[in-house]
Amino acid sequence: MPEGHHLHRLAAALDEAFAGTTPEVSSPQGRFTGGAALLDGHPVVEAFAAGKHLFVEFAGAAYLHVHLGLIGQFDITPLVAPDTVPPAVGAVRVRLRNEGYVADLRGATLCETATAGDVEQVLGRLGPDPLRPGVDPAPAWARIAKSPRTIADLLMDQSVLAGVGNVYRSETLFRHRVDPFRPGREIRRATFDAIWRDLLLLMPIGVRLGQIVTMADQVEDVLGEGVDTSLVPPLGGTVSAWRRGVVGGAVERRYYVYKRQGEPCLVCGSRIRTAVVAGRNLFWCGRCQRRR
DNA sequence: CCTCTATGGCGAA
DNA sequence: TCGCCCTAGAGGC
Repeated sequence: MPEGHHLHRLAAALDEAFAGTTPEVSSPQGRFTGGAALLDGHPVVEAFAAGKHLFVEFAGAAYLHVHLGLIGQFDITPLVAPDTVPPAVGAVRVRLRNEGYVADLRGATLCETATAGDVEQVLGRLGPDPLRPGVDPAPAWARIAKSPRTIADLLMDQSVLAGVGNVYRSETLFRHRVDPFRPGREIRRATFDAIWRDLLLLMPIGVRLGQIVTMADQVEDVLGEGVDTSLVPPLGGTVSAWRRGVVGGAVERRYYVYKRQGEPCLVCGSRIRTAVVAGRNLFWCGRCQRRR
């Protein structure tokens, strides 16, 4: 679930639900009792995301710093009435609750309180995040252009580009017919620019829909429905709208190469291949993605 | 019951 | 490169 689009969407929804309120903070599971006690009773200033990191600022106390990892979830539920609070189901590490919403965090790989200095340190470790308005891709290009590591490896390195994960990696490399095993220093500037521009298009769509969409026909459909892909935060809208997806209803989940190993390439028909790169399953077409 | 998988990332070796 | 952390759901026996 969580690549950068997911965290930015989540941050927007948390901001919508909790900013300006003073939620009760608890740890039903008991593994974040101290942190919850520190944050409880302090107003939420804002929630924001950087790459795959999520921060919630509590005035006069600290930041809540969350990384969902591979399997984490932070579910926001609108309360039908203020006193109809659902019981915590499963391993809820953190629960935020105000008059209108309950948000439950489960399975996060990281959940801690952080100072402003800690937050700065995390932000400083991250490469440019395509979902941050006005961000400069130059540092990412500088790293890639001099690296002997493969482009597939580099795209997953959060200090090179923040927020790109395993689906966007395979899919953007396919969209631009780039050989995933090409060293960064052999990637042409024009190719990097095209990939970056593509992320600027695809990731906001992911934020808007709560889903990764990469296939050209689906991207066209989304754009045809007038989804604003330029404006990232502030996102506006209600939390329930976010949960539904602004365009209404999920887009059919299909990709060019992701998880399609052994199936025919939709462009050339050759079998989609897979291999573990940077610890994750990479998918690509060995015929379409050559020499770029 | 068990094993496997998942859109991450860390530290040990 | 490997093992491990986090959790839930699917599938096999």
